[in-house]
Amino acid sequence: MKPESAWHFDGDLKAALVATARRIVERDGASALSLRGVARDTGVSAMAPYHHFKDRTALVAAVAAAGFDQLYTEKIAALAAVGGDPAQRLVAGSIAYVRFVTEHPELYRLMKSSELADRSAHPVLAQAAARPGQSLDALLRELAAAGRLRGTTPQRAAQTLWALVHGIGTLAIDAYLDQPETLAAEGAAALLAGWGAL
Amino acid sequence: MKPESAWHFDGDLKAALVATARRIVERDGASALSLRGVARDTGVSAMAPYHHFKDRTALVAAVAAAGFDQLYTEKIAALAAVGGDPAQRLVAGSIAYVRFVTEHPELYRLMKSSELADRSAHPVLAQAAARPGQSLDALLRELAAAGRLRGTTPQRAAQTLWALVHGIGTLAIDAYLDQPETLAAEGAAALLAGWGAL
DNA sequence: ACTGTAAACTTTACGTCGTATAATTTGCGC
DNA sequence: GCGCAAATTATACGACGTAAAGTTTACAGT
Repeated sequence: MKPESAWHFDGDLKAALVATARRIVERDGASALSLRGVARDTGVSAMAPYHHFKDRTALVAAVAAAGFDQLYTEKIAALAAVGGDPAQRLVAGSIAYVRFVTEHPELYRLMKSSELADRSAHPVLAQAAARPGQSLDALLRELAAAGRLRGTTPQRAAQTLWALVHGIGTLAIDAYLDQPETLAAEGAAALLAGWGAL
Repeated sequence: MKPESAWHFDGDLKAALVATARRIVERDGASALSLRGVARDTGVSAMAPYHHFKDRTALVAAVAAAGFDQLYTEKIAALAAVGGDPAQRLVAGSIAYVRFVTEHPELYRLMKSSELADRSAHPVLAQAAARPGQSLDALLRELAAAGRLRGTTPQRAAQTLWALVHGIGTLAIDAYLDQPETLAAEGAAALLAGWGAL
């Protein structure tokens, strides 16, 4: 007979719970996510998740961290697919960001959920959430070094661009916008033009 | 003795419930808002609110509508305090928008809450929520008519500006930004510059 | 091989929530 | 006065988060 544990779910209940949770979130939204429901769908007792997640929020944080990882990966892929000009790369990154949001609306909502506001309580999440912004910073420093950023700083420009794509994404989720990706491309270009980078 | 009803709460239980709900939201966040809690704090039975609100979401929608009304009022006041140049007014409106968000973070979160996504179910809310955007549209049409909007349309420019201030506001709520109002002013100016309006 | 211990998991229990349903109370037109 | 409709309360149910305690299993030390 198999030497493996009889209680270790597939050897990794924690990962299975996160996967189930993500499926529920993407299908029915974050408000439909309950610890008991996740446990039920994973085929385990209602209290089992508490051995891997201190409370409901910890599970939410794990799902969110996975989302940030995927967002980062997709953003990097989009940057790699475009030429070396920083401004061009910034536009491509903006499109990729908005695309991720519109393709995973409920997941993104959860990633920015207010119950995760206390990021110090979830170090793994904090790290995963910071990564997407770092590539932004690097590109804007590059622009500034080339003398193509007038009237602002790389830090402030990065925050502005981030706010723009975040705003477009969240408004698009709620169906306030049409063609959000085009809007992101044009908006990023307009900002860059305003800063003299185009 | 007073001829007034003995059960009509101050003659207007509905308004009292909304006021209580708003107080709870601004103090403890939307997640702390429960129908039972509102009823308790208003000094009425747990089921009383159901005679004025079909369900919890209807109460949330009423609070949100009040928030949009206030946002609109404050935005109009800010526009009135500045000169007649449309671009200047757009910057002032952007600052006022972000200021409202940072001054009422939990209220704004509730106003954009996903449970209100079905705006067709709450006509009053839909109308209140649309008003702030209308002044934006008018100003951008004014700019376009003066030939000061290149490379975009008034509609798309309005959506972009809205997304920017919405993004700055929501990121500021979660403490991702410093000096959000300055960021809004500079960001709006950069966009307008990119469109050739400055 | 036996046993103690710690971790994984289950059972049970409590209080809160939203809300459906059924009384009950009150104001008002007749 | 009386009856009806609206306002409010009472009661009940299932789902939730989570605390506490019990049970099962793996494994290290002997």
